[in-house]
Amino acid sequence: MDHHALLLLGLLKNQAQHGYQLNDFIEKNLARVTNLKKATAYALLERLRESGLVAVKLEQEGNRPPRKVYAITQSGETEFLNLLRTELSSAEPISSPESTALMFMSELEPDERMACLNIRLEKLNAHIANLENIPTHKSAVNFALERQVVLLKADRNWLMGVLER
Amino acid sequence: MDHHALLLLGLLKNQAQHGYQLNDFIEKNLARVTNLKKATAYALLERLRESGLVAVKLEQEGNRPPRKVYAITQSGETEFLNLLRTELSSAEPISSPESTALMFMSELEPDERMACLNIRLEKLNAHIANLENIPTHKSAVNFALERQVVLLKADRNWLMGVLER
DNA sequence: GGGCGCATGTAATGAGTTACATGATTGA
DNA sequence: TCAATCATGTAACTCATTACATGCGCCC
Repeated sequence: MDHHALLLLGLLKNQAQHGYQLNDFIEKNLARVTNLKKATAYALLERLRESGLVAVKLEQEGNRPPRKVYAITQSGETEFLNLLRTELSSAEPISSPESTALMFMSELEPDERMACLNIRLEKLNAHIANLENIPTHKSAVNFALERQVVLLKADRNWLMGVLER
Repeated sequence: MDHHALLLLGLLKNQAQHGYQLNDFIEKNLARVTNLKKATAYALLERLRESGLVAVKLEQEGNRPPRKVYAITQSGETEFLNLLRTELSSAEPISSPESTALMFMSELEPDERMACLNIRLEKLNAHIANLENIPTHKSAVNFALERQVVLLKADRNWLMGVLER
């Protein structure tokens, strides 16, 4: 949850926004860097408000659905920096889920195993190509994307090595 | 959850066991490859039983607490193979959580940013050293560990590159 | 007799997901 | 007029986590 809070606070720090706007931005620009879903974001915004990290103002244009415009508060800014520091300084062991399957690889017949791993390889390559096709982005997102590519490539190269054994 | 089920089914496929035994094995040998916790494992075993993927037999030695010995069923074996195939063939984009912070790096003062990233670097190195110190393991776990190391190193190298900018 | 190991869980809580609900406006 | 977009969410559900409960056996 922390990284989700960090994301919302970070976006709100640059500019006060309403939920739809945030979700829209995330979906269109950050889909590859986060997996925060809409319902989750709405709920989280509400929780952030309860904790006093953001403040809401209602806005209405004509007869359109009213907007809840969220702005970061003073304590929100502080919390943002704290979260940022801890997350930047942290290094969690990466991605157990995918690794679990690797432990049991040998339970499949060699040819089937190869087939699965080849599919995996294709997907990795597709992901990489996909990320590299994005025209270099606004600088902020770039680091995250860059890291993604680096990790995906390392994964792919390792996988290719495994396939040769 | 799928990878947790895969893990338990995989372990039970090799040998029928009771919950304590599974948890013990996981804690002692697989802590670095999975993050399945005890309470979760017990609950999951129960769910697997409800779905008919495993069967339970009660055992009692003397006056000691009775054991629920879980054995994989026929449909459990099938499900295991299905899960294994899908997970082996899958390639999810890696680890968004940590990447989120990277997007907002620039919100910190340069020296503080460097400090955080250096802490991160130390932790990565510690993780790597830790994994490499393990005497080469039973072959099954090895692939998972190997991949971990590869990814951690890629992450570290990338981070070192970033630190130079 | 006191603590550790064995062996099971439950309870409370919280985060996240998918699918659905609502209702107005705008553009083809 | 019909679909998409704007804008909010709720409901039902699943998974996971932490902390705690229970009670016997074994060894020092």
